[in-house]
Amino acid sequence: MTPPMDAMQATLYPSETSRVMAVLLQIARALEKRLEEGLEMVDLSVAKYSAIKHLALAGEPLALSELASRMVCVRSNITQLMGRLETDGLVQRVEDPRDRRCVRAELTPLGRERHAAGAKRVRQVQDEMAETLCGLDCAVLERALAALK
Amino acid sequence: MTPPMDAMQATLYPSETSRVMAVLLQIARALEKRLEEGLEMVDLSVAKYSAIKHLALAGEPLALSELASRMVCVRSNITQLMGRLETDGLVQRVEDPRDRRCVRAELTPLGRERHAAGAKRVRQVQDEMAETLCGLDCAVLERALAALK
DNA sequence: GCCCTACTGTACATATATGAATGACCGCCC
DNA sequence: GGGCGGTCATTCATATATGTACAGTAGGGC
Repeated sequence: MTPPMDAMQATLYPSETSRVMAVLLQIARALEKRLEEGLEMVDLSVAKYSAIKHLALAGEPLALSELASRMVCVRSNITQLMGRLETDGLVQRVEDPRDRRCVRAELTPLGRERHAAGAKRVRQVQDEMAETLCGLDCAVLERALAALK
Repeated sequence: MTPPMDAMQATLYPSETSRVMAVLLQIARALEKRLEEGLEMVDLSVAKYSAIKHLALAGEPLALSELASRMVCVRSNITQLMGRLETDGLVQRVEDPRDRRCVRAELTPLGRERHAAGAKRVRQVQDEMAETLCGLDCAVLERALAALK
């Protein structure tokens, strides 16, 4: 589960902007919860799924730094996550003979299977959400996101 | 900082729903980051601000269970957060003579000041966001949120 | 060839969340 | 009035994030 944290969700500053921010944060929270619940059925967390998704997408072992970069998080986070993924048998660390600083993350066969199962669950959640989200204007949202970054 | 976790942010399932979900999650992430940065300037995290905001709103000491309920999180989280808030001198635990199971959280004078400072920062972030978010249709977002819950 | 800088992954401290288990306490029913 | 079930906060284990500090390695400039 991702944190709640409703700094915006209340009624202290009921301007329109405040309300929009609050609703956006709550929607994101609800979406993450759906994803978590879907992935939980195949023994994956959002973090773990994200990692094996990037590895599956890459099609080859990735340096942990590269994985951190693609997951938009710090390296020390990947160090920990890799530990849990190795414990689960989904990923293994492999040395890079060309650069001995490097450790690469490689999907195991089980990891590949699990990724497929997770992807199926994610697609299912998306299907369930389609009707709910179809009223939103994707282009407008994308413009907002671009302005926000 | 709130987790990144981009299960949806990629390109594997580029259906419209998937894209909308990805953008929503990224927008929320960016918003939280702005809030965190704003609150950081007054030595507050989003979690801490949320707690003292609820206490200020309530206008009286709240039982930790009640605070957990209002913050939509579990009690053990509040136990930890209260420890950090007490260390910061923003809040203190007070006993409830009428129910000795109860511990109530009471804002200190410093906590009240800090809440005011945090609220100012949050309003500032909202002002900065107003233009970016004004294109979004609040009513549509609210309908989506209602359907999601 | 050697040194300096930059990059790699990891270890550690910390913040934030969850859930399960525990012990204290309340209120009610008989 | 005594027991019993439910509620309270805390503790513990765990997952997920961050940032700092560190040791090892790579690689370029001299």
